[in-house]
Amino acid sequence: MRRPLTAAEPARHALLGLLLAGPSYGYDLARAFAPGTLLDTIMHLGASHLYALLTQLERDGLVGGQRLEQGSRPARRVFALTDAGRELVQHWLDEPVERPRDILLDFPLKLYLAHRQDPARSAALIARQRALFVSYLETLELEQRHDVAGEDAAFRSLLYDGRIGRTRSALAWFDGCAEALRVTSHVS
Amino acid sequence: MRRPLTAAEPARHALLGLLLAGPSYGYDLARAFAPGTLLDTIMHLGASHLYALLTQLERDGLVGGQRLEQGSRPARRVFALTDAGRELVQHWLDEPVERPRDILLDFPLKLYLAHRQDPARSAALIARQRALFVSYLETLELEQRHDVAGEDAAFRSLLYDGRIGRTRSALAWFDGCAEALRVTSHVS
DNA sequence: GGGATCATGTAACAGGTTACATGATTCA
DNA sequence: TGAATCATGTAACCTGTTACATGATCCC
Repeated sequence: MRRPLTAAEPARHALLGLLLAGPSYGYDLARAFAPGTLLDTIMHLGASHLYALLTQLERDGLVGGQRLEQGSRPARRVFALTDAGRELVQHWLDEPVERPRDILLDFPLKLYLAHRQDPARSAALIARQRALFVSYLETLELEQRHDVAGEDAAFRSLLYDGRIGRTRSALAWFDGCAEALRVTSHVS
Repeated sequence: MRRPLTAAEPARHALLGLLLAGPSYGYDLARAFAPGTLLDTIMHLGASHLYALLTQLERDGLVGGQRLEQGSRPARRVFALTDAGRELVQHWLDEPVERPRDILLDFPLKLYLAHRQDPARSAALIARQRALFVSYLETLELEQRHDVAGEDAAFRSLLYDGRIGRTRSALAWFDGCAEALRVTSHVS
């Protein structure tokens, strides 16, 4: 899997994350993205797109599909995580996001799916994410101090202010998340 | 111009914005995105991509290209804003971004290019952006209060906390921008 | 009978991005 | 001579995304 160019990459991870709860099929997975659901508020994913992504995941050996004939109803294609897929998604769930921009989409996704699987997992994710951003904050503040001269110095400093403010805001939010998810032991 | 699917849309706007300073050509515009420059810190844009975008802009009637033969050096293709292009970019510069995520890329770009053209323009942009986010903040707080029941209520509330925190952080940053750019009447 | 639900797929479009191609000039 | 600068371009690749197609069943 390459760099996340658009929302399709988070979507793939989300599908793998949902499959952690057990094998499932397209139509059922689509329910998790129905209008009004939590996943839909995080990211939209249309049914046809979802099927296309499932096909990709199978092609990449991350899920295994199996046709399940049902007498009356149309046949289902039930997908289950392969070992590779499980390993990948577990690793993804435990890894904090590097780029602050991914706090908007990837991180909430991880947090939700991690917590769904095991509250302890989400707590660990928050802790790691927090640590990463603390060190990122230090880097930013250092860079800002070392970048006072040259072209567009005032503007550069402003950009740093923005990044620093966002990082601080994220850190405060992480603390809120940690507390809220500690109290509520289950999400739903 | 459609929805910004990736970074190419901001890049197009950036090119138009640079052309506000007068006609220019690919190689020269590429200098503005050279490693270490301010634009490069906001967004990367490779030379070949830049040429492709210029071709698009010409096709769309936003810039007019004119071949300028130079005796010794290779010929330049000098681009100038058309009326449509100028109108579009002026409008873009004056319009605040709607989605908070665009504070990362689009807004700094607008701010820089607006200030480059006229400090008063950037001040007006900040004021409008601020007003928009103040009302967005109110909406968020209202929605959060009205969305206390149902599935995943705790998690939903957390997501709101994040958005609210980011919005507050952005508002504080806007104030800093306004002040910094008021004092420094020129960017460079 | 007819709308909602169940269930899946794919062909085609659209757009971003880059690897690579070209070739002259300047200057150390 | 050979590296850096000047200057442009495009064909191909890759990927995301969606419009549309199909058809059975359930239940009012």
